[in-house]
Amino acid sequence: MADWGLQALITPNEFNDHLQDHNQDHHHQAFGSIDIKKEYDQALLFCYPHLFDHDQETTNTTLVGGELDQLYKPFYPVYETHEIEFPPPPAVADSADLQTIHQHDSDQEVHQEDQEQLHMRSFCGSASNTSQIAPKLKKRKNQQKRVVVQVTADGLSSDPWAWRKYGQKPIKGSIYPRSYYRCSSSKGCMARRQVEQSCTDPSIYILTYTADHNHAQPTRRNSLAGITRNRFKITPKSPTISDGCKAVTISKDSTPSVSSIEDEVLQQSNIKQETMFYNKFDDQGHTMMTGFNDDDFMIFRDDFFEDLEDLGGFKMDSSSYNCSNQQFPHVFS
DNA sequence: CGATTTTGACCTGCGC
DNA sequence: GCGCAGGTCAAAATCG
Repeated sequence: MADWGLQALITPNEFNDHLQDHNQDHHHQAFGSIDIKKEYDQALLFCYPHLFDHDQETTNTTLVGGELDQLYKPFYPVYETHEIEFPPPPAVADSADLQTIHQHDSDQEVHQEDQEQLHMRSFCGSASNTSQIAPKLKKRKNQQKRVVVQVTADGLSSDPWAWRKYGQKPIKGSIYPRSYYRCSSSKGCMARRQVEQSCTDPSIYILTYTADHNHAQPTRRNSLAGITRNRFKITPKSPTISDGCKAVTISKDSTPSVSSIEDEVLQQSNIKQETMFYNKFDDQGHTMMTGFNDDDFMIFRDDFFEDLEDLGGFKMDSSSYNCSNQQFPHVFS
């Protein structure tokens, strides 16, 4: 059975020692509140609707109130960009560093040089995170709605849609090209997917979904031609953990039970995990937040948990750091 | 044969 | 207006 580990990657320079201790003892649990975030669920639903199909009743995983949503904003790994309105900046002091993630209009204040630096330091070629930032009056044709997900190599094939590649382009600032896919599950479907490899961690793939499918999710891909080709030949790469970061293993041995045909498709796709992550940098350009994907890691800042403690009803004892699949049945069930 | 991938050309948005 | 870069097209090659 393939390994499943939903990974929300949030990175810190520091980490609680008791987290590390706890990590050694709880390999089957996951931090809970990360993937209750609204956008996170939306992105999951958008990209991996099969995860939500079979257990609607148990998707209510909210542990605390809406204030958590605000608290988690700087950690939101997934975002959407809309034609007119953009979400407000995250309520963090150094939110400017997150502009490569959130793509809102305040990006206009980022100079081109800064954007290049952010670009190179974060996804290093994820032009969708930079070159399409700062939409002023005009926007690119496909800048209507975007959902960006970062996955491991295995996660590339984990969505049930059939994608047909229609282009590939080298991207400035990245050693890896960007591939363009359109949905081939249905004629006339405008759904698009871009796949690019992070040069900071080649095991990470940045998926950008644009437009919606105009048809129901296929129970199985309508063609195996091409799927069995070398769509993504990846050499597994061990994750590297930068100094100052500690990791917590989550749900390494989670064994999801996706129903019937989907299960078959997913297993054939060798699904292991879906990963959301992003990078963040301090004033000196040091990595403040980063993500890992080949193993099950979640990384948090100390103040992240302090903030959680400040919220009523979220006592940060060791058992609170993790949540079990009972809290995220739509992912781990 | 029908579907996909590959790849160069072309189109378009945007900054200067 | 020009040039750059991202995005798309389409013909040829490839695969099952």
